[in-house]
Amino acid sequence: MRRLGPSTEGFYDQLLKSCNFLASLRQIHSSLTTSGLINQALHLGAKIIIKYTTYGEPNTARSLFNSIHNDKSYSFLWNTMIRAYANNGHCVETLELYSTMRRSGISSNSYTFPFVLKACASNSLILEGKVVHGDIIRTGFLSDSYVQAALVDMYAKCGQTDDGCKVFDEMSVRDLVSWTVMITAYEQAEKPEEALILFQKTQQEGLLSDSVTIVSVASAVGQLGDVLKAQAVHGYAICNAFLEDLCIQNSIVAMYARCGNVEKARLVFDMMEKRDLISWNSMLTGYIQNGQASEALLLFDEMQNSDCKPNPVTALILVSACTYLGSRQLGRKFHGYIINSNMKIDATLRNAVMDMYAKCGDLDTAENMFNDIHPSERNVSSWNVLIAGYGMHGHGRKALEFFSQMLEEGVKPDHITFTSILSACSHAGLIDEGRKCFADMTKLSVKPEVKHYACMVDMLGRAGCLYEAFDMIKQMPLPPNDSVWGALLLACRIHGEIAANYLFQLEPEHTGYFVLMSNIYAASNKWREVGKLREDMKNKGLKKPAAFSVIEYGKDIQGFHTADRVNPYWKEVYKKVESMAVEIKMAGYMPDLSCALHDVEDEDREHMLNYHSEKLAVAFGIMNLTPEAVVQVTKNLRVCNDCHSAFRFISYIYRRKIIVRDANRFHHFEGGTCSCNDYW
DNA sequence: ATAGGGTTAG
Repeated sequence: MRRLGPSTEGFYDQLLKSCNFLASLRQIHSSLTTSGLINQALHLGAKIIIKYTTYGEPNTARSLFNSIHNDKSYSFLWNTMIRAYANNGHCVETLELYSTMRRSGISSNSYTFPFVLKACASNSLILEGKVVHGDIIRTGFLSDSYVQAALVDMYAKCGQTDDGCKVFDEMSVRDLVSWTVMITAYEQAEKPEEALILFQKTQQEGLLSDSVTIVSVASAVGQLGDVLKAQAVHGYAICNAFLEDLCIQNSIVAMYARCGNVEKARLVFDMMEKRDLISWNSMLTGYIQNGQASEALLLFDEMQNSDCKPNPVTALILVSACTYLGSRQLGRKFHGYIINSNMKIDATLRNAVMDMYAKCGDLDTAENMFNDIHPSERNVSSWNVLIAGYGMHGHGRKALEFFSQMLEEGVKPDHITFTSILSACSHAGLIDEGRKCFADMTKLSVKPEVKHYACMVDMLGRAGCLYEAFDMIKQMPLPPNDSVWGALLLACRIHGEIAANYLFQLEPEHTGYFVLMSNIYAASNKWREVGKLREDMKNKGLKKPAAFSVIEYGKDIQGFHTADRVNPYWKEVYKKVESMAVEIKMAGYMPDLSCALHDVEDEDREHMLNYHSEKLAVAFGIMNLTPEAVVQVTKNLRVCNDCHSAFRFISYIYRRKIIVRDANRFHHFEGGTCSCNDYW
């Protein structure tokens, strides 16, 4: 075999560097093999292994590896193969190769561990990760900063932030990457304050951040929702000339949007010279998070004309928006779009479309879609969608049927399944069945969480089993939180005041409970208490989240907020609500003044009731839809008692089917009654 | 001797 000079190696090096296709890679590979160079210059072989793997040919890479790693004590090639696997998501193979490496007596080094840990991190393999941690200690590589950072990252990605923090604290020297790993860890663990404190420390230590750090920090600020901090991050990026970086621009767009400042997000978005999928998807999400669905739709049109084509994530964002808005018509349009575009529809997207149909009131289509999925392809979420969908409509029996069918088919229910089935039982008043499901949880090895107790309390409370509900709270093995007390408060107004005291200790900032509590006081005419609560709210700077209701009309959507004077049809709609109020009063409707939280005379308070967003939307529907059409409205908050009662009368007098989806469930009004039987 | 860690939309 002829020994080739270094100039030949350099030539191949160049060749590999500029090689962009699988075909040319194969050519280089075969030419190196025939010349025998591949056995002499292993770094060339290593580069080919990496390239094959990134081109989706891990098996070719592996056979090349198998044919050239003849020197048993040589860890370089092993590390290369492990790196190739780990960086391309072949987590099982990474760990398999690592264990072969150990069994063959090849010693690992500081280049081995970061990749093995990465494989553990990306699949949340905490047990394997801990074994590797042990190996690291035994082989004496714990002092290496790359290994340390990878360890912190592994623990964090496996959800064990505390263990990661322990490793971090014990590090003697921390470089920028270790700090960033820890900042990201806190951000991912939804502890944005901690993340920002760490970032402050990097600044105090005089460390210069790079773009990765900024992206993490921006994302932490987004979680925090603090516009001022967002501006500071934006400013920092400008001052340090980071704003050229596409990732940073994207993260700033998302950050502003999550802080509620979509206008600023759009400004940054518009100023970008290049946009990738993440840019468009971030902006779309931003509009939807801020309730600006129509802007999102305009942007989607623009996106289709851009050089960046929508991907499944885009579709997921749009479909979820329709779910949120309750717009079946738009949802159907996007579903059609998804089918016609050639995008890959994975289980997540398909389930999201099913969920859209179920939550927009078209259970038949949801169920048909479900039936079209091959039984082996149905995952827990597919079942959860149907169970939750039927539950929201008050069809508890049907939800239970799906639940038992799911068990028969051997699909293991998860915590969401039980939340859905328990709330289905609650809405349908199926207490015995609900108790049984709750008991089954432990048998099916799903540990009851606080939210499941909240469902139980809600169910028992509604059904009038107040003491059992209260006992349930007292006997919980977990500390009851605001939602548990809130469930008791919502369901049984009689025990409201007891629950309220606990509630305000636990969740002093939660606006919803203030509102609920003032309703309870108002219902028993305790106006002094109502006033005091409202004073409290004002002092704490709390505002009730703005109510809005949405109805489809023609090819468009009409949205109304409380006492709306922005909607173009408001004047006609006001007239209609007022005349309807007169008519249903003659039929026996009594305005429920406790639903109006205003310090005004009764007559005005009654007047105010007319302008609740859901009443405006329903009136709009009755005015504009054909008489036989169902008036379907989606409200972002819980439907109020007064509107609920009014809709019963309206459905009777005007002979209309009215469907209202509120934050909790569907209400089908027909002939003077509601499918929720007046408890919801 | 060759080689390496952290980030953004859902």
